[in-house]
Amino acid sequence: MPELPEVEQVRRELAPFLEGARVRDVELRRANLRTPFPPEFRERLLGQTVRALERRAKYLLASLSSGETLVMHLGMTGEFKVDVGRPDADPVAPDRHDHVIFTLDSGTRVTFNDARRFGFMDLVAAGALDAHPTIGGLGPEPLSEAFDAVALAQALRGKRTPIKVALLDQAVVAGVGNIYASEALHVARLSPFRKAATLATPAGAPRETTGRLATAIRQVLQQAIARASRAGYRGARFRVYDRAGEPCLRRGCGGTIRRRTQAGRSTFWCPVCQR
DNA sequence: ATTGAGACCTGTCGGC
DNA sequence: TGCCGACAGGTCTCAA
Repeated sequence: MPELPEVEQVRRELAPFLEGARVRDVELRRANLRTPFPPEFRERLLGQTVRALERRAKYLLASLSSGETLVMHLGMTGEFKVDVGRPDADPVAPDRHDHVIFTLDSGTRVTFNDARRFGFMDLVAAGALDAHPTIGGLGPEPLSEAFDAVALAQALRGKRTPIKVALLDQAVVAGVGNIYASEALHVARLSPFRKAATLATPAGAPRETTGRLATAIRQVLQQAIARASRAGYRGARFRVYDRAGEPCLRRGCGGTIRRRTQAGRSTFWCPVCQR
């Protein structure tokens, strides 16, 4: 499911069940997701209390009483199901894509389901998060103070790739995915095919367009988070994503949304108002 | 050093 | 109905 807003929504839904809860059992229904589970994964989790459930980019981070961090990624299709087990209820037969089942002291069961298995879980030692191969290389969190026109210009400086492709690079901005990259560029009125480096001066300073894009990225992510708490991903409506052939929604534009493949991913844009 | 293509998986949908 | 290809919200690895 997930780009940053959807992962944030998962975090908010899961946090009340996990935070403060102690892990009574962990059932691994297979040996790997995208990568193998770390050694002694189950044993290292047993008896631990989840101090907090946080998010970094598209990663969920459960900090544990030992100081370790349980890192979880949902890939394309990962989701969590919560079963507040009632003693008299019949146990639910696991789905064939239920891969990890956490049982908490309360009896609540949290199940990780992931059809495509592009997700993963890892257990990281205290203080080693920044050295983690995936977490360590992440760029600024787009909804934090660290992300602004200056940071964006710096990251795009000299990049030859199209701006849409650059936005998918998690070292540039952490958490933007294929949908919100297209959405943000439409809000910013910038063509997805524009060379990334044109959004910075040769020295790496921001331009007017850089500020527009940084603002647009924050805006689409924030709106999606606000909407996700009510509608959910499926009901979400996008400005351009998956709207090829339909009219541009910008007032007075009159353009028609088009679709084209960039770096193997679908890009949607309005050729009239995005320059 | 960057950048693009392919790989990893399963499910769904449209066309014939 | 069945089969087949295209496509799906992500990221890693490998070769140019």
